[in-house]
Amino acid sequence: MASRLEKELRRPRVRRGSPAQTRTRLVAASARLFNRVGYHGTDSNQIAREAGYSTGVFYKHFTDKRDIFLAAYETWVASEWKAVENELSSGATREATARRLVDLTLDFHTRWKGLRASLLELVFTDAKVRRFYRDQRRHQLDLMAKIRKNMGAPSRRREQDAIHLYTMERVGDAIARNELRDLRLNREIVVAALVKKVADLLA
Amino acid sequence: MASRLEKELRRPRVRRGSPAQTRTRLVAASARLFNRVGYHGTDSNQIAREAGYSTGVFYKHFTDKRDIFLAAYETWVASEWKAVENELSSGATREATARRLVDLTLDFHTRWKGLRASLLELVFTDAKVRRFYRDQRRHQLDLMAKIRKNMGAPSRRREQDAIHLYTMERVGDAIARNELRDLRLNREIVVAALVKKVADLLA
Amino acid sequence: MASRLEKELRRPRVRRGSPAQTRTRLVAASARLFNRVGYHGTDSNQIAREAGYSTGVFYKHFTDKRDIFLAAYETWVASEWKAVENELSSGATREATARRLVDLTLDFHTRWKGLRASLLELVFTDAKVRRFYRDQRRHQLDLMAKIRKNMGAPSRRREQDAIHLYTMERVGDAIARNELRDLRLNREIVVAALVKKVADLLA
Amino acid sequence: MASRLEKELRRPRVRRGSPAQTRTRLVAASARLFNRVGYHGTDSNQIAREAGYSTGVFYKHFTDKRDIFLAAYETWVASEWKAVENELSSGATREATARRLVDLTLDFHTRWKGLRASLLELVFTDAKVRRFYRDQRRHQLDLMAKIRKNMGAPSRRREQDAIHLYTMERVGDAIARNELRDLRLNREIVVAALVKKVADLLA
DNA sequence: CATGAATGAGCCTTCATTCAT
DNA sequence: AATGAATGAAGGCTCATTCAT
Repeated sequence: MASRLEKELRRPRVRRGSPAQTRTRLVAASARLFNRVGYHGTDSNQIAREAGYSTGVFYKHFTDKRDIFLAAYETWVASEWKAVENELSSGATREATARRLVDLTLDFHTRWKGLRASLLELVFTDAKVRRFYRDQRRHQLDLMAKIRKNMGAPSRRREQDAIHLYTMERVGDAIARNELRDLRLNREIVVAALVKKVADLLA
Repeated sequence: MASRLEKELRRPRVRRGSPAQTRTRLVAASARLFNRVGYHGTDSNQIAREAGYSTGVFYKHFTDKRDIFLAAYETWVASEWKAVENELSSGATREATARRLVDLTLDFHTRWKGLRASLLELVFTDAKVRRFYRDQRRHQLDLMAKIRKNMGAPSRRREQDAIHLYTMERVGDAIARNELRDLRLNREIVVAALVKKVADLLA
Repeated sequence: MASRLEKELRRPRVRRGSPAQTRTRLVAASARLFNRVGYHGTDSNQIAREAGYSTGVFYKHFTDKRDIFLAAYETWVASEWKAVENELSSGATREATARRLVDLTLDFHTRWKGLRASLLELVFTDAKVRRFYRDQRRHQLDLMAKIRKNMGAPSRRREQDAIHLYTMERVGDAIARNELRDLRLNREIVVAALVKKVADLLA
Repeated sequence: MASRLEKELRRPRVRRGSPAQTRTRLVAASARLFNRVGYHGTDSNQIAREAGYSTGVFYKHFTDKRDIFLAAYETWVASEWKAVENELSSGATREATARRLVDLTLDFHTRWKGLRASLLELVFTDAKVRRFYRDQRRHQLDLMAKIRKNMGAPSRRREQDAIHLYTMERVGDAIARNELRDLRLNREIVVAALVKKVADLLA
């Protein structure tokens, strides 16, 4: 029957550094927590503690929970973009690139499935998150057009690209959440189909 | 110690009825609220109030919010199944049926976009919701196989069907949430693509 | 995850009879419940149900929970008095009578230990219960004086009698609650001491 | 959205201090309230308020009401032990010591009669409180044996000691609750009888 | 800057009590 | 007289947020 206080005192603190470091640590901690227990399952005191700071620090860097969520989302997305760009500039064959892009997508969806689940609800609930999310998608579509151009592939309707992205996204989530396994579907077959879709796009 | 005036202003106790009616009203009210403000945006007191009852009734019929959410989800899904089955037994042409099925899907996704947004997060957060959701999907896959059989179409891999469903679902959400409009994409083109996909499935 | 409603519907109802019977059944049911889970652990709906009636009946017979508690207490005490009087008019020897009186006391304390526990708190909390309790004690002291007179024993100070009663009561509770066993004390020795005290009183 | 005025009227946040101080204040406040209105007559919000804090603090220090009750009981009992030990080591005559011990007991029972009333019910209702209570009694019995040994008095059966303690306790409660006065009994006579009992014990 | 004790609005839940049928 | 659905005040508890140190 340990009191709240006792529980809180247990975890030791580590810290110190520039404000930027503090902020970075907070964002990383929040991403971890959101991803593990969801947006509504995380509280701001926890975030600070998980980052190795005390309660108050949180509000020195963020106005509220939504704010840090957005920051975490931004960080996550930026790292995904970077990985995708690295891959595209690697000069591999179309097949290999398609395979790598699918792998990257699945990897991200798996790693951040909790954050994604929260995101999907927040996009509905919160206008600011919605705007952010939409801008994100726009960049994605722009990038796809650019990629195709760079690879000398014929241009396509943006609508087709959108459907493609939605499919990738939803199937990526399904795989990340083990939905396929639960439905006794063969993951390899699904992944192969995705790779084929991507390769066709680059053709 | 409410004054006489206060007592008279109180909603009169008219709403008498069977427990089943009450339960139904509560479920309907919760569906409306979840859909409007999301799962985390409502509470059991509001739900009772929205249904025209006082606080206490809620717990006479449900153990908690999750419980009524599942009931609302179940009701929603059941009505969707029914609509789909009605459509399929209508004996229309393949093209017309495909069109109607897409319309139905979009209609449901639009009508219940809030409930769906909450669902997506709860599927991550809550094991019971997850189970329910998965069973749902299984039924969908079974139904698809059956439909194709009835229509004399060649059987396909279940994996292909799953990808199809995921695409329909995600694009349906996108349309329901006005994502296409925000991205300045042409809705008609996207819908036409979906109809074609469904028609191909029935071929 | 059975809802409240389901739980309540489970238990079938039995009833009908004169108002007096209804009242008696309610009192008996409340005594059972108070004794089992304490005053604060019992709710009025439960009492009616335990008696085989519906919720509303309760307030047709009693103004509130305190009211029925007093009725239950009264009934219990009346039956105890009756048993004591029966014993005293049996014409047994002093030793045998003492033994029987102690047995009676222990029996009552054991049978009603839950009701007694609640009583002790209510005597503090509730003025009406307190008054009832005090009157009770007065009767006890009067009876003791009368008994001694009937048995030709010398009269004693009422203060001595009071101390005696308090001792009997507290030790009776201790035995009823298994405190002696928990303290690894020998119950027989304690009971013998009580018998001796009573016998001395009758001498 | 509290107005400026409301904010200014709010109790200023002065009460800063160590968690230990806060805890101590909460325990003291709860003891006061339990004693005044009984365990079931208070709630955690009131306790915090009485201690000069807001709602939330309570749960930072205690898991629930039972938890703080136990803490209050513990504190009370500890102070009683200390007083008794002080008295015993004072080297007064047997008569004087007996008198002082009875005074102490009556004083404690009077000061804490509300807490005691709640305790008696909780001992029935709550297993943890029961355990605590029993351990308490064991210590009492051990102490009595030790005292007698120290004073060179002949050893007695633990059962006799238990009966003695029960008598002291119950009569102490009766005096604290003014039961004697209500029964028109002479308090002095009763107290004298208790003193005699204690003195006999030390002989 | 960081700390962490304190705040209090607000949701969750129960239960004594009422009243239309 | 009995029924039982409905009521709503009152606690229980959490957590985003503030602020004195």
